[in-house]
Amino acid sequence: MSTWLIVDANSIGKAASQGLPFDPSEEERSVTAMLSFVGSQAVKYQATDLVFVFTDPVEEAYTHYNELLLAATKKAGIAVTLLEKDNCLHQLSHFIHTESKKVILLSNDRTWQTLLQGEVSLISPEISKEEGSHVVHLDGARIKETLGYEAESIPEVIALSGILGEAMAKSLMKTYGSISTILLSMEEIRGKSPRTWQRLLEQKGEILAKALKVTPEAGKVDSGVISPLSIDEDTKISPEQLAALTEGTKAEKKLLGEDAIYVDSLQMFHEAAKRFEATFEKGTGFLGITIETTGSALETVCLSTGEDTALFDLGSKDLMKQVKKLLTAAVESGWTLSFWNLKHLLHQCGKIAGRGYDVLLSEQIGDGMKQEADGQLCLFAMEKEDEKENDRGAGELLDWLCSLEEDVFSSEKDSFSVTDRGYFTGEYSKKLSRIFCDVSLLAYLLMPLSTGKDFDIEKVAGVYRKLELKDYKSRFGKKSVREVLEEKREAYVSYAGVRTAMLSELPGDLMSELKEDGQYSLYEEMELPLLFTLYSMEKEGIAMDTAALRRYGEELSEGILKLQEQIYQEVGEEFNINSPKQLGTILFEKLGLPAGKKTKSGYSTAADVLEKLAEDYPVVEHILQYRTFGKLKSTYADGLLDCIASDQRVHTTFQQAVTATGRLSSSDPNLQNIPVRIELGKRIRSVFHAKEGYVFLDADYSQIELRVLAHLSGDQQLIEAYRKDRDIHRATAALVFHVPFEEVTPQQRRAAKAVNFGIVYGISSFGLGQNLDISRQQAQQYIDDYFRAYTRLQEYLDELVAAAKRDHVALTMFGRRRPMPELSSSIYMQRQFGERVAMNAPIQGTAADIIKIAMLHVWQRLRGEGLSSKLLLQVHDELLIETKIEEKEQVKAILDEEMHRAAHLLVPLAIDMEEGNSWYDAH
DNA sequence: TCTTGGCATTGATAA
DNA sequence: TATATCAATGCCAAGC
Repeated sequence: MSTWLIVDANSIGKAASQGLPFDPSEEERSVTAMLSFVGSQAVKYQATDLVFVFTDPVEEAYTHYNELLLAATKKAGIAVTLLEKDNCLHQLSHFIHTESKKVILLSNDRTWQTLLQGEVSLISPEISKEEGSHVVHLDGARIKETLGYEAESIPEVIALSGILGEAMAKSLMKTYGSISTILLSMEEIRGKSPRTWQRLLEQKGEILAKALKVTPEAGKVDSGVISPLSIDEDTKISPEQLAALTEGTKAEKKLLGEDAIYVDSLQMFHEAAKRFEATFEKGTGFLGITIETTGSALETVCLSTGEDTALFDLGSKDLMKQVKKLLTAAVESGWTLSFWNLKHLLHQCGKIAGRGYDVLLSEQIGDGMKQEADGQLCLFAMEKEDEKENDRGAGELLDWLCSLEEDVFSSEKDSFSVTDRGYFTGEYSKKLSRIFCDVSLLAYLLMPLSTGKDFDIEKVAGVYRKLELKDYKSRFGKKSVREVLEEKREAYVSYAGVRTAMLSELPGDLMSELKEDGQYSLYEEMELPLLFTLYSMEKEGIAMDTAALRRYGEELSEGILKLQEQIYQEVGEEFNINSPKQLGTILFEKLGLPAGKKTKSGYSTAADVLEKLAEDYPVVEHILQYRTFGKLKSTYADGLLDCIASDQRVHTTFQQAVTATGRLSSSDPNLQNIPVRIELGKRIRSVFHAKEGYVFLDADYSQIELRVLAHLSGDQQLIEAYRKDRDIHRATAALVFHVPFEEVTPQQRRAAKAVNFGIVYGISSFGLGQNLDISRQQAQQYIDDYFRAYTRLQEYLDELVAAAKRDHVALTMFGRRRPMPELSSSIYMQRQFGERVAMNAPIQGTAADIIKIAMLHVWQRLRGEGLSSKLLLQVHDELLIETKIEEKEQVKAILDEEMHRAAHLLVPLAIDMEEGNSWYDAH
C-alpha cells in the first residue's frame, strides 16, 4: 500500500511563522525550513506521494507566507490542492475512505484529530514549555493512551476547549467520557468547580453545535457535493524533489530535531562514524563537540559538522575510544574542534577521571554544576549523586586533548617571539587555533559587556544567527540530564543537536566579525593560548597551611566575641551588628549620633561615614573593628577553609570572559582580593605557602596604568619623570604645588598620588574630593594644577572621550574593544559615567593586555625550558610563581625579561620582585 | 510556614 | 558623584 503525506499548509505554515523556531520576519527562510521539515517527515515515513492542501480562504496575516509556500511547492512540482474551509474535514475523510491508502496527516489543527482511524495517523510539530519543539505522532490505535479519551470524543473535547479552556476540557472528558455524561453530572461538577458549572449551564447549546461542526461529516449538508481531492499520477515524489525539499539551511533542520541521530549501540556508532569520516574527507571546517555528564560519568557526546549531527550514549569504554578515534580523524583531516568553554572541559575530564586536582567538596561540585546545567556553559551539566568512581574512558579523552596541546607546544618550543607589535605571535598560536576553537572567547571579544544569562550559546546564536533557541532550563526545567535522557530522549536529542550544530557553525560567523573588528589576532595570539596557561594555573593550585588558617579563624572569633560584648554593653542592648538597618537605628536614633550620608533604605553606615564619628564615640570605633574582624573571618578564614581541596591546595577559577576591560577575574575562591593593606588581614597571606623545596617569587609591575597613560598620551613631562625613574607621586607633587622635588611634604605627595589615581579612573572633582576628604572646589583646584603641569594629558583624555563618542567604542593599544553605549544615553549621569569609562577602559585594558602577554611568555618559557617551577596566580599587575629553589635564578631572569618586554612603551616597564616562603613574605 | 531567589549594603583587591 | 571585580550578610517578596 502506498503512503500519502497530506500537509495542512495553513496550520503548519502558521506554526512555522509564528510558533518559532523560525524568525517570523524571515518568511522565505521559514518556507525553506518548513519544506525541509516536511521532507524529513516524508523520508522518515517513506511517503510515496505528497500533497499540500490549503484551506480557503487563507487567513489574512499569512497570505504572503502562503504565497511563498505555494510558489515553492509549485517550483518543486508538488501537488497543491485547495480545499473549501467549511468542508475540508469532510473532503479529507472522503478521500481517505474511498482511496483506502495509508495516510499520514501533517497538521497542527486539532480538528484533524477527528480523522484518525485505521491506517490514518497525524503528525503535529509542537512547541511546549517542557519539551521545546518536538513532534507528536498520533494514530487511531494510540489515541486513548495518549489523550486519555476515545477518538469519537475528539469533536466534543475541541468544542469544550473553546468554552472551558483546553486543560479543563481534557480533564472533564477523561473523567466522564462524553458531553452527555458531563451534562448528567452537573451537580457533581458544581461542587468541584462552580465556575465551570456556570459556563456549562450558560453555553450548553453552543457546545453541542460546535461539536457537530468539527466532525468529518460537517460541511456535507451545506455543500451537498463533495469536491474530491484530485491528484494526478505525476505527483509522485522524485528523489530530486525530496533532495530539494530537505535542502533548507542546516541550522533550521537541526531545530526540528530530525537530523540528530541517537546512537546507543556500538554498531550504530560505526555507521555514524563512517558518515562523519566521509564528511571529514570533504574538506576543512569546524566540528562542534558538546559533552554532558551525570554524577561522575560522561553521559553523552554530541558531535556535529553542521551537516551531520549525532549523539553518542557513552555506555561503554569502547565507545569512548571510538569517539576519540573519530576526533583524531577529524583533526588529521584538518578540522578544527570547537568547544564552548574548553578550559572547563579539561577540568571536568580531569575530575571525572579522578585525576588533576581533586574534587573540592562534593557538595560544592553538585551545586556548582547545577547552575551550569541552567545553560551558562554549554558543555556540562553535572549533578550531585553517584560520586563513586566511574571512569567511562573520560581520562582517555582528557589525555587525548592534552596530548594535542602538548604536541603543538613541544614541536614549537623555541619558535615563539616578540613581534614589533609588542606581543606574542608565532606558529604556536596558529597551530593551537587550527586544532581548538573556544566559542566563549570569540563571543566575549565581540560582546565584552554581556554577562551571565545573556552569554550562553542560545543567546549568541540569537544575535549572530537570528535564531530563537530555548536553553536547557526553559526546555527541561530543573531536571537533570540523566532524568531528561530517560524521560524525553527525543527532545534531548533535538536540544543537544541544536547546541552542537551551533557550536560547529558559529565560529565562522564570529571569526569573520572579529577579523572585521581587528580583534582576531587578540583571540588567536592572546586569549586562546592563555586558556591553557590559566588551565594549568588552576590545576596547580596553591598550597595552604590549613592548621594555621584554622587558628587564625579562631583568633578572630575571640576578637569578634569580645567586641560584640563590648558593643552591646556600650549601646545598652543586643542587636545584629551586621545589619546596617538595625545598626542605623541604634546609632542615629537611639544614641542620636549625627547622621551623615543616606542610602536608598535609610542611614548609611559605610566605613567612611563611621570613621568620622569614631573619634568622638568609642562605640563606633568598636563597630568598625567588629566589621573588620567579621569580614576577615567570614570571607577569608572560613571562606578559604571551605575551598581547600584534598591536596591541601586551593584551586581558583580564572574567569577569562567576564570583565568589560579585558582584565581577568578570579572566583571560587577569589584570590585577587586577599587582604594586603592592613596588617591583621595581610597575615592571611602567610597561610599561602610554597611547597617543600620551593620558594615563591612574586613580581609586580610598578604603576603600570600610569605608565601606559604616559605612553599613550605622549606627555613629555610624565615620560621624562618615568625615564629618570623618579618617585612619580613626588614628582607630580613638585610640579603641581610648585615646590622643589626634595621639599615635597608627605601630605602633598599623598594628594598627588590620589590625583594620579583619579586621572586613571577618569577624574571628577567630586570623586577626588570624596577620596581625599576635601571640598569639591579644592579638588578641582588640584585637577587644574595637575593638568597645567601635564599639558598633553588633558588633550589626550579629551581625545579619548571624543573618539569614543564618535565611534561608540573604546580601544586598547592592542585593539581590544569596549562598546560604549553609555555615551548615547539620554541620562546625564549615564553619559558622565560613559566619559569616565572612555578614559579608563583603554588604560586599564591596555595594562590587562600587557600582563596577559607577560603571563603567556613566562608560562611558555617555564615549560619550554623544562623547569618544574609553576606559575600560580595573576593579580592584575602581579605574577606569583612557585619556584624550585635550584631554578630560582633562571626563573628570576625569565620573569624579569618577559615582563619587561611584554610591550614596548615610551617609558620603561618597571617591576618589583620579591621572594619568600609564603605570599606574605614574598609581597 | 518554610525555602529560595534577587536586591541592597558593605568591604576586600588592583596600590 | 572615581575604574574594575567577587563575596558575605541581611532583608523581603514569591512560591510551596
